[in-house]
Amino acid sequence: MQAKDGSGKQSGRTFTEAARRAQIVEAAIEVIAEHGLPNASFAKIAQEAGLSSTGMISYHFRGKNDLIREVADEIVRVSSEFVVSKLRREAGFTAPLRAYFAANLALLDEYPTHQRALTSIVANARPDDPQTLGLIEKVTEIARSQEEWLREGQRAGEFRAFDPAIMALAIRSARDAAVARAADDPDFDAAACARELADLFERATRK
Amino acid sequence: MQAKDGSGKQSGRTFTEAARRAQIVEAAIEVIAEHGLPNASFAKIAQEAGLSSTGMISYHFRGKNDLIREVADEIVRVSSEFVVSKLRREAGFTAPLRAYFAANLALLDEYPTHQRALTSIVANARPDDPQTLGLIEKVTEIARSQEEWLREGQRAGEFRAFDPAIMALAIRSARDAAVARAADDPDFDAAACARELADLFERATRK
Amino acid sequence: MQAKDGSGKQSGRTFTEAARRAQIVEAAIEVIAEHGLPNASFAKIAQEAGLSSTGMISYHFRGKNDLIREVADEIVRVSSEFVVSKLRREAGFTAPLRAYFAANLALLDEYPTHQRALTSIVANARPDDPQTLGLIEKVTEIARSQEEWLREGQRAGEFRAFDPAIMALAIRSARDAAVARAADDPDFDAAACARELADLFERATRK
Amino acid sequence: MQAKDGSGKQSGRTFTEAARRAQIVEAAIEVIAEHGLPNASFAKIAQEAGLSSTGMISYHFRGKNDLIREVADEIVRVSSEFVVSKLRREAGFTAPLRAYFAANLALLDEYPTHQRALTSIVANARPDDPQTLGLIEKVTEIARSQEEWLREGQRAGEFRAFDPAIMALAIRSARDAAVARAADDPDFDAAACARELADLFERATRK
DNA sequence: CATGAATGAGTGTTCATTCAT
DNA sequence: AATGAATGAACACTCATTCAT
Repeated sequence: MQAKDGSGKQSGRTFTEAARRAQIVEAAIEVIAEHGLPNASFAKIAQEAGLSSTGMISYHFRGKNDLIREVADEIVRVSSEFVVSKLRREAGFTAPLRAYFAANLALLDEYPTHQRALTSIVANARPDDPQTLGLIEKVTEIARSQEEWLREGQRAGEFRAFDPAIMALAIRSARDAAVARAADDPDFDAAACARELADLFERATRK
Repeated sequence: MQAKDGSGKQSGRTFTEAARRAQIVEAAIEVIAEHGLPNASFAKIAQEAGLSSTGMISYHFRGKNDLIREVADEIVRVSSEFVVSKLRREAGFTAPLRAYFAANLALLDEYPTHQRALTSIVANARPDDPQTLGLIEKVTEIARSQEEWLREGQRAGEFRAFDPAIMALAIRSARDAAVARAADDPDFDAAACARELADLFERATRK
Repeated sequence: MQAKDGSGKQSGRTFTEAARRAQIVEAAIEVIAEHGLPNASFAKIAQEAGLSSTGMISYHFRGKNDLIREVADEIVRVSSEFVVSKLRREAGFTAPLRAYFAANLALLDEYPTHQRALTSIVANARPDDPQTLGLIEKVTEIARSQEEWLREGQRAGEFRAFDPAIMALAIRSARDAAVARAADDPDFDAAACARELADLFERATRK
Repeated sequence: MQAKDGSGKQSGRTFTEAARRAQIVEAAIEVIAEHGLPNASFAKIAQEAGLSSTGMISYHFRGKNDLIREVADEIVRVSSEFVVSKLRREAGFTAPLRAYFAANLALLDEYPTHQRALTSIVANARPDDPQTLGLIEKVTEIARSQEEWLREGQRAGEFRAFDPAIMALAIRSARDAAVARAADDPDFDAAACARELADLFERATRK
């Protein structure tokens, strides 16, 4: 029984091991997006991944918790990578806000199933569950950085005086709802929605 | 055996039957709020309700779908009753918005577990599931009435020109996020949050 | 707790009690014919009988065994009554044989579901089951009388020397198979079949 | 997970898998013969097979339907193999008829419980059940070949003019009844019975 | 006489996980 | 590094039966 930390770091793993894990994670994302986390059994994931037995999954992951944590990490990683790369180009305080919504709704074109999967994972994360902690930490870290950016805008005299925590909450929840809506409804005009939300929060934040 | 329509009408039910059903629904709400819908087994619900066997639940409800539909109906019923009674007193377009957030966050004092349970139910509702339809209909109906109210404000010259659907989406998602946060964090100042959100959307909607 | 012998005799029963029992037995026959004995639950029977609870059935019958014994008795009673009344008119040894098949296949016009129900009961009767004994006795009694009639024909010089037990077995099994077939297939020509079987066994028995 | 077609082909099965399946099928035959199909629960079958849990059966078979179909296939396979091997040696039209009864009653010495199990399975097969279709097809196919053989005998001038379908029905039902009787009654002289039935149908068919 | 609420064992099936090979 | 067989608990649900009213 070798040490598998399950921390997401790839220390001490061979190449094929890493490849198998990635393959399983990818399959898990598809299955969770389609069936929801509670119905995403090892059986379905193994089938999706083209594996012959569920034992394979247990072999590569310490348990189901380990797997879905990895799944959440992966989704957060690629998503924030995508969004951050778009935001980096924007300066000031108005442009980044517009870019935030645009980038998040553009995400769906790049990774159509990732957001649905993440939504199901977050919705079913029990707060007392130790495995959830990692995910919560990541989310609150993002929240904190958003709050900090809002505070900066207030100090710079661009934003009015509001509670940054609440404003960040509203911004994030609008993003989540819009993304969920866009993922479910193919006729939904995501780009227009992004512009509307940008207008909305521009007015809500400005002096 | 007898006609159990599960539609909320109490036709053909004895008093004790109705009482047992209510007792089971109440227990189910607690369990769903604590463990999440997917982990809310008949066993846990029966234990919470002080019943000796899971068969009792099957005896009073046609199936699990029937039970959780009843649970969702009950939560929506008492919640909207509470909120609507508060909103009815408010006139104009600014006051109702403030009252909306205030009432929704005050809900948690009245029914602390209901919102968490409902959140888990809607999060795990599969769109293809026929039983889900009723719940979806109710939610979209509420959404439509919110949109209509926003449109009215625009016609009255109180609100600026925005997409009412997107604005309603943002308002609802902010409400949901705030309620979820308040339900999880006992230190969260719900009343202050309600005021902040009201300010936020007042600015976002006004001309 | 009054004494209910369940022996089929109606001693000590009130009129309404007897009527209820008859109603339940009738409903049970329908349900058994449609769903088969193993799927004929008290719930289905109560529904068919228009009763509000399964408790009613348990109240009137000591148990499921008691009920299905009564059912079997009733079917055997009306069936043999019908057949015997037809056979009584026939004299000699050839005519009764013809009449036997004709009467048994005509049974289906009178009681379309009875035979299917009885078939399912007999097929699922466990030989060790004490309740089965009564049914077995009745069947063997019929078998014995058939054998005796065949033997008489042999003594009278009308029939060749065969084993009456085997011949009776063949006659009864042909009847059962033909009846089962006729019950399942509405296009089956029962009258023609009766004639064919009469021809068959006339040749098989004659000197 | 892997392809388990349940069609009798052994594609993609390991040796041990095939062995376990066979073991379970064998146990199921015993249990069905003893308790009847409706009472042949996975629990009883697992116990008979010496397995620790009913989950094992579900692991090797897609469901109960799959298992009992395999059981029926197995019984039909070994039985018809046995009978056909005996019939192949016989020429003409009289000898095969005698051999048919002899072989079928000799079956019981080889496979004492198989016939009882099969009887219970066909007796409880619901005609609308899709899984039943395979069994029905097999039986009707056998029936058709028997009819064809009878027709051939008529064309050859060996048999009189009778309805081959009815004659085949009578032959099969006599066989079934005799086999059932022999299986239940250890004192029953099966060989003598076979000779009697052969005499009977020789007379019934000849010109 | 009759009811309906309650019981508890039993149903087939799915689940994540383990382990010898 | 990987496999597939095995495990046992959990799942929703049905059953015949009991009993107080």
